[in-house]
Amino acid sequence: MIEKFSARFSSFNLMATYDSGQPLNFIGKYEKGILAYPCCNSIVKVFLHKGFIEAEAEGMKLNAALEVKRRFRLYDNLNKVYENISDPFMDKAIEYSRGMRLTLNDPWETTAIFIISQFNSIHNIKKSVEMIMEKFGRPIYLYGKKIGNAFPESRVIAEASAEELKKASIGFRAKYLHEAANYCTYSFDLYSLQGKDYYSIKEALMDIDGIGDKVADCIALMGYGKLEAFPIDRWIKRILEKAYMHGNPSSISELHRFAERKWGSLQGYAQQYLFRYGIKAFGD
DNA sequence: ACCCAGGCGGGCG
DNA sequence: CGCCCGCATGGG
Repeated sequence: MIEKFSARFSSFNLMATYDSGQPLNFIGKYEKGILAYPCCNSIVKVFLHKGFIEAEAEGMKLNAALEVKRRFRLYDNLNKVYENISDPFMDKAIEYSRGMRLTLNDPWETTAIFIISQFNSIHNIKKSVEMIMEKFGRPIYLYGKKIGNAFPESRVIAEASAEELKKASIGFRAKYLHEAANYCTYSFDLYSLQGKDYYSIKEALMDIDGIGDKVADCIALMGYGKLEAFPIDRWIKRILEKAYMHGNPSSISELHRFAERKWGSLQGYAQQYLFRYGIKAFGD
C-alpha cells in the first residue's frame, strides 16, 4: 500500500533542505531529485514536480500528507520569516538557500545524531549514522523485500555493547551515546518534553552527559521545533564574529545574547541559513 | 606529516 | 564565572 500526497508549493528547496546538516541529511538519501528517508516503519519519498511537492510513503501506518507537512514545517510562512530576519548579510544567506525548510524530527533520533556530531565532520557523521542504521536499525520491508533500515530505538543502542558501538567509528562519543540511550530507555522519557517550553527542554537535555549548550539547542530546534533555539558551533561563531561583530572574538554567551536580541523568536531559522551559507560558501 | 571537524567535561585560576 | 586542554577517527 502506498500513500500519496501532492501540494502546490513554490518556496520549497528540497536539495538545500537535505544538504543542510539537519537529521534528514544523515538518515536520508537524496538521489536524482528524490529524498528518501525512514519513518514509522516506512520509507518516505519526497520530490518536486512542476511546482508541486509530491510524497509517497511506502509501507503502512503512515499518512504521507501529515508526515510531510509536519516534517518540513509547511505551516511556516518562509517569506514572513525572511522579512523578519532580514539584514544585508542575512539576505545573502537567504538568497543562497532560498526555500530551505527547517525540519522537525524524532527527538531520540535527533539526540543520538547530534551527540555523534560533536567535534566531528559532516562527512564522518554521515558515515557513522549510516553504519549505525545498517547494523542496529530494524529493516523495513515492502512486499517482502527490504527497502531500507529504520534508525534504531534507544533500547537497541542501550542493549548494545560499547565495543559494538565503536565499530561505527564514533570514537570517544560511544560512551556518551550508550549512556544517553540507557538514560532515555530506562530513566527518562524524551517524548515527555514535547510541548514544554524551550528553556525546560534545553535544561532537561543538558542533564544528559555529553549534551552541552550547542547540542541541546540542535535538539530543541530540530527535535522539538523550538525556533528560539540558536545552536552555536564553530561555523556560526566564526560567521557571526566576521559579519556582525566587526571581526572581534566573542564568547558563546555574548553571541547568544546578540542572536536573541536580533532575531528573537525566529533565531532558529537565522541560524540554519547562516550555517548552510557558512559551510557551503566559505567552507572548503 | 599536519590540520581540521555542527563540542563537551573537567581542571584550573 | 572564564579559559584551556584532551579527546577518537577519518579525510583533505
